[in-house]
Amino acid sequence: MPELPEVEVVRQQLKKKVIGKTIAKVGVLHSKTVAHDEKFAKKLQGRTISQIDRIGKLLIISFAGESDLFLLVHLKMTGQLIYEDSKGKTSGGGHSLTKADTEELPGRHTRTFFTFRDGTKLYFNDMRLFGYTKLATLSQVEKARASFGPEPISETFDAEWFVKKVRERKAPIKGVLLDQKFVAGLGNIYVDEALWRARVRPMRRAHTLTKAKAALLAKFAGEVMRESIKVGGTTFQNFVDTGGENGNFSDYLKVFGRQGKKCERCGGVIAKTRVAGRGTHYCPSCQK
DNA sequence: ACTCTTGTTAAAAC
DNA sequence: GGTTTTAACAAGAG
Repeated sequence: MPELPEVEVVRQQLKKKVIGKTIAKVGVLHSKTVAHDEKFAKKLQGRTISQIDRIGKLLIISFAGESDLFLLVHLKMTGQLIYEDSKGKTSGGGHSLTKADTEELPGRHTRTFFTFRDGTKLYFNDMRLFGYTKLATLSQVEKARASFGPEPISETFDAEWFVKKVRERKAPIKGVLLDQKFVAGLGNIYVDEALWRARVRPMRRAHTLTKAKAALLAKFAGEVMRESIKVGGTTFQNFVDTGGENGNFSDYLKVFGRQGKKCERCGGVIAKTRVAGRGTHYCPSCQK
């Protein structure tokens, strides 16, 4: 489940590997992944990657000398971007990939791929077909950007604004934090982890939070994601980085996937329930 | 055979 | 018009 930290890890790695490279060939193995754009490959051929941005969980790729054509990449649930050098090797050996994908790329779940003039390649794998690699105009990109709220990891994130706004909402705090147009980047894992750090129950209605609790949430939402980026993100099911490697933040999860185990902070038993339509993990003893 | 997994969006209710 | 809830999407794991 790639959330902001995982997408940021991929972005940082891709910046080092493909900026300045020119696309020689594009493979489209599944039409849905490119929004059924029949000219997808043709439009990208000969383009040189100049920039890779991210807003929330969305990657925005720009091309040199082209102001009205962008490539949007969303990993959704099971998307992976795998880089392969000119000898056909992924840096991590691909041992984290599914068997079919490990043996050779393109694999069973490869949906699109890009071959650069220097012989290196970038593969987009996506088992469940929710993700996409699709083209967009400048106005479409601007519209997409405008649909996201501020990111808690940002140095300019306004905690006072957050405290004020979050206390105007009546839904369970978990649902509010998952709302990308309110704040961008949190998904199911980091919401549960941020709530644990702030000692707030996921089902608690947002407007019942004290200002102090809301301020703690603003702080921890950013903190937990920044820490994860430093160690390569979280691999829970499908996420791998561009070298096929797992993320290491899985070792630092305090509640997500730990139902039935002891809370490291208070010794209570971690519970799992459903909040805002999602599997939700929390400690009933120390989260109030 | 059935349930569970989740990021996003559309639709409907309020 | 904004907020909230629910279902749908898809395919694999158990």
